[in-house]
Amino acid sequence: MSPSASEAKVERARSVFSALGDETRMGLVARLSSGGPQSIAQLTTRTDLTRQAITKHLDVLAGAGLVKDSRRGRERIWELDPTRLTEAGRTLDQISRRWDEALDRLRKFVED
Amino acid sequence: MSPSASEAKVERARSVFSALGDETRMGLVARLSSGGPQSIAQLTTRTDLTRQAITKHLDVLAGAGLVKDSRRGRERIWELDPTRLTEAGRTLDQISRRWDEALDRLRKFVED
DNA sequence: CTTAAACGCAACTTCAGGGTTGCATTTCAA
DNA sequence: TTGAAATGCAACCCTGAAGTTGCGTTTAAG
Repeated sequence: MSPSASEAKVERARSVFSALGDETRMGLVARLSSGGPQSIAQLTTRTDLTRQAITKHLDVLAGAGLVKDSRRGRERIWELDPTRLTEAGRTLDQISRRWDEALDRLRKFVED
Repeated sequence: MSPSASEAKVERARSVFSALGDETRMGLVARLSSGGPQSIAQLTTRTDLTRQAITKHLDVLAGAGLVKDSRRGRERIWELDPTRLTEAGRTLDQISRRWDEALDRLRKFVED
């Protein structure tokens, strides 16, 4: 893989992490994950936040490619799109693997 | 696993995501991942930021359990600790898996 | 012993993110 | 047809994160 493609993947992962770093958004993802597609009004219940606040958070999640919306009458239905989620998880794996290799190189260097 | 333990794991993951959501910190992790343990002064080079700014970012990463430090003379050496990294990756997997199950339940429900 | 490197601490500034309020628009339902 | 539900849009507020500057402390090096 070319360096730029790898960096693009890291950048996408970073955008995912930035989106998931907020407690409210993490809760929304968890809710959509276990509860299935839901409208904004539904996602606002059992929350001490305003509908507009929830809308903003959903927009952020959409910007990171974590959720997608569709219209159903006057409602706007949001659902999870796990593609970026799994990709970000793999990126984490790659980073820790690269770290293990760096450790190996370090040990070899110290032994010399 | 008890619900509270699961929620604690999600909360730890969220703290990791919050730390990795920043571009500078993501760069620091990448640098430590491929370059091995380094001092603050080293990590500041090739950056348009101040040493104090880098120090703050490293403290945030340490707060999420992603890095650990040790002293070597007048230097402070930082290195990656991939434990939380892999744990957060597994949490992402679990969320997307839970989403797949929710989709299955939804299909069954629609078919009825 | 003296100088400079590497770092710690604290005060200060700036600005974007998270949140609200107010109002307009679309659509369902009786 | 008319009221209420669900949402969109925009202006506004406010706190904390990110960054800097200034100065003091420790330690290596000559």
